[in-house]
Amino acid sequence: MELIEQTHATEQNKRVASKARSRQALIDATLDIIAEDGIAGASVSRIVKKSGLSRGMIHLHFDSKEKLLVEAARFMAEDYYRNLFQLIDAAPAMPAQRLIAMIEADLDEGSLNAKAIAIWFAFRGAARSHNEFARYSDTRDRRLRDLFTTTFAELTDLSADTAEVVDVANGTIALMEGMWADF
Amino acid sequence: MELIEQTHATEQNKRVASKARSRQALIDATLDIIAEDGIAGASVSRIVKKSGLSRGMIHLHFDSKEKLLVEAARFMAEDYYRNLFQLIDAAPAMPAQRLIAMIEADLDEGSLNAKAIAIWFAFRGAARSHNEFARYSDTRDRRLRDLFTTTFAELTDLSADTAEVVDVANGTIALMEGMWADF
DNA sequence: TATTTGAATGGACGTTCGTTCATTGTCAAG
DNA sequence: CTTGACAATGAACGAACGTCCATTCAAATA
Repeated sequence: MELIEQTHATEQNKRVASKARSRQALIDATLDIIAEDGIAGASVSRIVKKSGLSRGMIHLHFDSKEKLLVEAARFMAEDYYRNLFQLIDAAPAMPAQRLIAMIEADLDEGSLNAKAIAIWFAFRGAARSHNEFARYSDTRDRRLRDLFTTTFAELTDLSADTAEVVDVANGTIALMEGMWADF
Repeated sequence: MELIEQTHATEQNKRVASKARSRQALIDATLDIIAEDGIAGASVSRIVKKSGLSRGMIHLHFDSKEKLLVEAARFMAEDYYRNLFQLIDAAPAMPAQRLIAMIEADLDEGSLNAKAIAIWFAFRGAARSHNEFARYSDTRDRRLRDLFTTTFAELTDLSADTAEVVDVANGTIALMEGMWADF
């Protein structure tokens, strides 16, 4: 009985896995196109051509092209955090070294590469009109800001809402943002 | 004779002035739309509607919509410099004060306001695909970098290609870029 | 005043867009 | 082997896009 159920589950998962695979193929194709030609280049025709899937798939998986773009932005943000926090977690607990690890993580090859930046900037540029994109662009800033503020507070034995702590955190983030932009 | 020629010239200028006015109206309308809805929102229909002109005007003045966008980007960049260098030129010649004036100028209300930033980011996001835009976005960085490097060199009595001078200039610019992005 | 010039108009064109949906293909279940 | 469920297809659609150009109209010239 248990074996049968497990078999059924496994076989059912073939369908699920297949669906998930084609869903991810659309997201990957979308991000590839955005990286090389911006959001304007990410038309339905081009996405389905690049993904090797058929025209109807975007609406089967995402309802609309716009929602696909939002999911692509979300995936991008999650991917960034996965890499960032993996590196930070591996860092020592001591504030000073931790701070260095955080900065290095943000500027790490896994996050800061030409493709990722092209995509980030494409979404940022479009964020003014589509608030959904802004959520995932801004998220990076907000969570990073909290992390820096906390670490600076630890480092200086001051409260996290001290003006000096907030200023230093903001300054450091601004410096990192600028390095991203300049890259 | 001279009077007649002058009269002719004045009357000819009515045409020229009119043409220049409608040309600028298209650029203004384009920038307004980009500021509120991004480059994707800047369709021919919307631009001509906002400018109060007719459909054919974009091609009369700019040949194509794309060239209008390039001209709009150029106008934006020139406007930024006009404000920036006006403030810098008014600053004292001494390197230290001059440096402060430069930073203040870049963060001045005339340059750093919500509309200007929305437009800059919109163009930057699209720059990956359209190299023409990149020229005017990058120009800001390059000229500013030269200015900072020179001033830091003066300040420290070092050569402008000293590693320390270049690093400090880059760091300062990165900080300012980040403040723009965070705004 | 009559003629010429060119700025300005706006309807029409072909293309591409995002979306829809009747149909097909493919497995698990009975 | 048949059936039911559902992933996947791709032709067709109306809307919106950028472009084009025959036409209008006002200003400059003779």
